[in-house]
Amino acid sequence: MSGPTVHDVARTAQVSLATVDRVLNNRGGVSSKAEAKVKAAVAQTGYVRNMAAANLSRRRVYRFCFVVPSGDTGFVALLQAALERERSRLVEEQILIQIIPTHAFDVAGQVAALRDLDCDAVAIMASEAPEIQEEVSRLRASGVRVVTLVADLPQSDREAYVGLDNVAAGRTAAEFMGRFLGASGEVLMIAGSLSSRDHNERLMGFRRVMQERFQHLTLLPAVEGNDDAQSVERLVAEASAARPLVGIYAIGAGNKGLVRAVQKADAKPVTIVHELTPTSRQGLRDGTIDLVLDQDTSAAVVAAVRIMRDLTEGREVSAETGKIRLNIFSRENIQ
Amino acid sequence: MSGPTVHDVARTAQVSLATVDRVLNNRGGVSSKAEAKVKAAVAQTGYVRNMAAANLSRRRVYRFCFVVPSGDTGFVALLQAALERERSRLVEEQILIQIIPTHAFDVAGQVAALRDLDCDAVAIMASEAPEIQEEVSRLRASGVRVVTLVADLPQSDREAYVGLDNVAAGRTAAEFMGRFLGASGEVLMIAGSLSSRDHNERLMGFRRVMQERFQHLTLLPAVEGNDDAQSVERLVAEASAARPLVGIYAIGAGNKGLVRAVQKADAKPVTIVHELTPTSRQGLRDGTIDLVLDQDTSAAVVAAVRIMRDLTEGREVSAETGKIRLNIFSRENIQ
DNA sequence: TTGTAGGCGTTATCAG
DNA sequence: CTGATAACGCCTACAA
Repeated sequence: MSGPTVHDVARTAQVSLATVDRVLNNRGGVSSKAEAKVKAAVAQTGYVRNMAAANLSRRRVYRFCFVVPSGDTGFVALLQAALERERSRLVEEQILIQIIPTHAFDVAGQVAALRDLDCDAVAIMASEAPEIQEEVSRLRASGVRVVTLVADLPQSDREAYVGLDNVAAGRTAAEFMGRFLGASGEVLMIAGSLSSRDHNERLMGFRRVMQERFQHLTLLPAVEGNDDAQSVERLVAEASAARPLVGIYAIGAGNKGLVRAVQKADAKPVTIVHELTPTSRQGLRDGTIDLVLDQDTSAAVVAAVRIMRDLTEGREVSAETGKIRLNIFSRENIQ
Repeated sequence: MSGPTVHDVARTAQVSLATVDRVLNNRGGVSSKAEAKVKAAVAQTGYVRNMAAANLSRRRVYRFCFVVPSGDTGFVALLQAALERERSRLVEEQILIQIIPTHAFDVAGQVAALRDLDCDAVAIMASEAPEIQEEVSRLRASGVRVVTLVADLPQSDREAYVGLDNVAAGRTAAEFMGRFLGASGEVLMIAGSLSSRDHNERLMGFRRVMQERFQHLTLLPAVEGNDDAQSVERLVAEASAARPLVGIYAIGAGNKGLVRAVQKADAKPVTIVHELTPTSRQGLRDGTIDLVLDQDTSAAVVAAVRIMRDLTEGREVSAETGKIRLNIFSRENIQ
């Protein structure tokens, strides 16, 4: 009914359970003759390991940490919520996740959080600073598997990245901006931080497509909103006071301020933002925001857990698994 | 280390393992006094069932069927591929999936496929015919959990639907069509079958938004391409011969024909199609197709399996779980 | 290098 | 109604 077991393999290979186990988990200390017999038996019977039983017997409990910025609004709040949602389901599969909140741009705090970590694997969303990269190396050296989440650290020793292709996200934003805007005019780009890698990649993608395909639009120099609603509002107000804006691409957080500013502007610019939060969702509904590019936080959490499990199991992890789809929301498909 | 077990619960409740089990799985035959004691002990210890051990002990193997149209091109091919991809991983979790291919519009064949099914749950993608709905009822009556996949059968006894909100998909297509097209003109809608529910819902959503928001565009009567490349090519050729088309919304399969016809047309219409296949991907690249609305087949398979498992476990299933995101692909974000 | 025996947490069987 | 006790498939001492 439920397939061949180690017993079946042992019997057809004419060896003991222990020998089968040693071969299966290549622990060595097995004569090549016995090994061959076992392998043949595995092939012959079509044996596949029952992970549930294996984990049960070795009392395996996966301990995964998520080191992510805290905050009760915007994207990070969605991420926290997704983590909490998955938690109960994961407990049943013997996966314990611990969430370690940090502050968004506080490198020292993030390093500290990574310092005393006690787990099998960790998913981290942190700044791209040398101190952090060192910490990643240290973790790896001490046997912890590391994946980056949302913001990659490609220079580091991390083993996988779970998140968007941010260049593609920026390119996509540009494409829709260009196609929505027939006439010429000036477009404002607001990043959260110009030194953050993901924001930079989005900017780069956006700029490139604008140059390649939509030269009737003029890009203003990118400004830095610090993921803060007040700053964003001020920046938009200043920019639109100086000249009429036909488009705004907002890359980071602070969309509350953006919405306020756009509502006050004389002519409504085409507005594209990132992350489907209550604010951006409302913006879509009332027409302030035209498009929301979203990375599904639930999908990100699920993918991260899956990869961390595969890594701790010693399985191959394809880069494909970590790719989070870019969700595009408009007024007509808000979920 | 790995939390309290039934033993702990039994000890603190001062009853035997068997009694704890009876309460936990509410099998009845337990005095209310004992039941109360057990429940108190569960609460006190914070016990959570170890699913791995439970499944091991009862030698649980989940047997799920997928009854889906076969075909080696287009969407159904992607679906098959996704199923095959998931299979090996699922085997490790004691989930055996069997794929039962049918023919797209062959109701009798679909009924036959549903007839002799031997599994715990089934995901079906089939026509919306009374015979099929009856078969669903019969399956449910015989204890098989049923979910619909991609094409819903809302009138039936199915317990969940995994797939797109097709009305929203149509609305989204209309929104982008409208925004991409500044000038007025005529728009052609091609469905696979006008009697298929999902296609109809997409049409409905598309029509409605066009009326509500983009009255400068004129909708031609919807035509039926039978998910066949040749028919689609002919239909598009005929329509654009009669008048200049500014837009095409293709709802079903047969995109190869669509691409050929559009490439021959004098003026390139804004073209929006469904499902990211090799053909539509190529169409995006070479500019023949402007937008592809895609439902992620991998996500659909994963969601379907998750729901089938929850159903057979007797867990609550929220309608949320089955909602597949609408992925929007453009030239700049093909993956 | 190989094998045996016991246990992981849960469920099922069979007496009391 | 209740409680021992033996599986389930795998892993891990420990012994040979």
